[in-house]
Amino acid sequence: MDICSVKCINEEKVNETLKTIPQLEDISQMADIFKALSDPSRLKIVLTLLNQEHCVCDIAVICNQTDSAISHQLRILRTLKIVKNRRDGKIIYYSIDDDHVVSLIRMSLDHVRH
Amino acid sequence: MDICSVKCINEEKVNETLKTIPQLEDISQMADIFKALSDPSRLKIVLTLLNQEHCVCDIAVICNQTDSAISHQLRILRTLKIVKNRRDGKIIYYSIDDDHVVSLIRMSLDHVRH
DNA sequence: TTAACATATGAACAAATGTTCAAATGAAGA
DNA sequence: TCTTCATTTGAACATTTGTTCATATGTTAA
Repeated sequence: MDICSVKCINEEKVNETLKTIPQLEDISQMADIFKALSDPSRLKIVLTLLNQEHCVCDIAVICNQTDSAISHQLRILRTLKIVKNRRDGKIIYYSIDDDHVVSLIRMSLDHVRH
Repeated sequence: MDICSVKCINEEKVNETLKTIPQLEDISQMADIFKALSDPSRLKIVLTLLNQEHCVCDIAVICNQTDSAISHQLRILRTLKIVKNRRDGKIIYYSIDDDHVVSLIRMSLDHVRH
């Protein structure tokens, strides 16, 4: 009935590995985190916040982009709980919301720098 | 001369943080790694290889995709040195080429699973 | 050398994504 | 309340990206 059974599979190994694959939902969430960090301009924003909080317009200066562009990216990062904010008068300060993310970034920096 | 000087910048903090931002080239490479892992189907391939090597057609079965699609994705992963391969007769076995990547993935799994 | 098979490649299409500009929101101080 | 200003939002556009199908490559065994 199924053509697949004719294929060149090492069935043992396939079944072994199939047991170890996380659920689709988990894979999807992992991919989302990576996707958030996969855009250079967004990654630079996260790097900007790695050491201390900043307001939107400061981030814009540091990243050399418009306030609007920064705001759009921050919204994506906020949705993914990578970044959080607090208001102080007129100004909104953003900071990193997640230690795992900090680790991910430091590790990838290590990797890039060998 | 420069309009920027009128903006609401905390100049101290901006300068502090500017010193800590990695070079553009490093940021770009980090983003590339994250981008490689940001596609669910590609991430699933990497997860498939996390514990042992597999040939293309086995990966296709595990990931429920065509051989061609898998091959395309493996090429991207190979270009980024995330994955390597060895030939054994007609069959080409793929495996993970980078310990940092394994750590990145395990850490993001931890994150997703709280 | 030829047939069969595993894998790779190219080109074309559809879908997702980042960017931009203009306009809206909402808090603060006059 | 009105004005100012930091930030956010929406919509349109250009670009990037993944997928697919058909075809090419290159190895093995006959």
